[in-house]
Amino acid sequence: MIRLYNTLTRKKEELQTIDPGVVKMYVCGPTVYNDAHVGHAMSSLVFDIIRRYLQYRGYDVQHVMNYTDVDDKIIRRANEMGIDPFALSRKYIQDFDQNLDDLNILPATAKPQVSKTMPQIISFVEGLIQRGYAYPAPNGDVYFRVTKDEDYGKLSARKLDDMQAGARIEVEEQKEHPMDFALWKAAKPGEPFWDSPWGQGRPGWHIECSAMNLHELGEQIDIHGGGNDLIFPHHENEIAQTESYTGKPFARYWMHNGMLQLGGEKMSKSLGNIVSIKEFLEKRDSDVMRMLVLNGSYRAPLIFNEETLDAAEKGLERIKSALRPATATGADSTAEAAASLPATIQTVQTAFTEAMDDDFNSAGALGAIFDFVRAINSARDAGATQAQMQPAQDLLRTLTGVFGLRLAAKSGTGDADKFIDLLLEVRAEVRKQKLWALSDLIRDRLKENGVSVEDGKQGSAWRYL
RNA sequence: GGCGACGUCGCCAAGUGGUAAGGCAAGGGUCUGCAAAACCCUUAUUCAUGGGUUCGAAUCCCAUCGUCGCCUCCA
Repeated sequence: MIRLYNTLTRKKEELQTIDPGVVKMYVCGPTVYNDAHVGHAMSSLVFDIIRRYLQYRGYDVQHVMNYTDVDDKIIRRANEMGIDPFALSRKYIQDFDQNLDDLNILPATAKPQVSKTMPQIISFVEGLIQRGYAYPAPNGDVYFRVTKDEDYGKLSARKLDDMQAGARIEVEEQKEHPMDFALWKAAKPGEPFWDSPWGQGRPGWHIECSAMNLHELGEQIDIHGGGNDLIFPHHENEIAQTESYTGKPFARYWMHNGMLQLGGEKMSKSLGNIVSIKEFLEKRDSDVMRMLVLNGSYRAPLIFNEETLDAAEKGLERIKSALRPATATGADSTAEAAASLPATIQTVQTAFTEAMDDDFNSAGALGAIFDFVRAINSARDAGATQAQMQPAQDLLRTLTGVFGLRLAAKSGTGDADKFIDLLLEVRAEVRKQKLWALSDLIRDRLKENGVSVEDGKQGSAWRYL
């Protein structure tokens, strides 16, 4: 039984899907006008891990992620650069897809774009007007009528009166109520536009997700996800639109990831303190970012700095150490060496699942993984054979695979491998003659060149650092 | 000002009523020609602070202090 935290009810609830065995999951994607940053990576990783786990537990996951390719910021940036807004968004959609692939994130099963969903959006707005939940303003805008929606504010747990008290809203006279929000915006000169019953214009920010959800997944979905900065107004407005349109409850479970913290502050475009995914991956392996996310709780802020990244990287090395082959041969093995492994396999399997079943507690599950790593390494040290270790290593591969970790051995750039082998061969002779200074020189110089040499009883092994 | 989340070892962090997982760092040891890796041992009588409820609280309640997020574009 999987339990998950629902922002809507502020409680953990048992996952019961609309259709048995199928999870309909919609996760808000980016507005494509700039390089995606590690905060986007966190969110995408969180929902990738959730998706992979749901699949591991036997669910067929329909995963929709949208691209917002019609937006004020895209238009502004394109104008600054003197290029077509659609060319700009096309470029950043490609970039984002590449980022996700680099991060080993499974591609969504559907990736709708606003510009390709226009008929559905327009008919959605028409439906809301017909039902009295929206009204066209004289200037060609169409607004959602928040006062008509009785439970408006339920997701973000705020009341209309409280929101007005904030008084940070510029009241437009076109609106009936200050909190009414735009479903459709009349086009200004020089902007891209689509024809509609209310004149030329383009959709507001929130309506696209309602329309895409309806189009891709239907009136009701299981999980709706995104960053917790989207709770208000975006998701609040999405609920208002969709439930007003269909008259049915929209998403069963609302899941929100915490914000990535950079230097104690949320990283965001407006603050300008951004590390792009591309920049990150030039310095670190994609597994490091994933490990950082796994070590925390998806709902809590994630502390992103050199220290936490170093720790994540070291942890990964530790997991990889358990995947190294046995050192013993059949002759010197004993049954006792691996005697505890079968029981450990059961324990780990159970602990992993119990943790992940509890609101995707990856940090708890990771604890089980590390216990497993120690057990495997101990068995190897005790003289277990490869045949004895194999089932454990297979399970470790499976579980880390559910996490989406690649755990790839680092490889060299060219075909230096055979020359490194040769060096080690020579070094073995040198060591036989106990020429330690020369032997150590070779080891040190290889290390300077990113190759670690480890001497063992059965000879020396090497690997890239 | 309103709403919400959170404060657990030097750092990251799990644990939400039954007596503190795990990772990183640090110290000691085994192994090694020396290292490295791996393994073993050690490191929070204590969970921001002060009250309260309870046989029992890091876990529930109240207050205080502090941090962060949302209320405007944001994953």
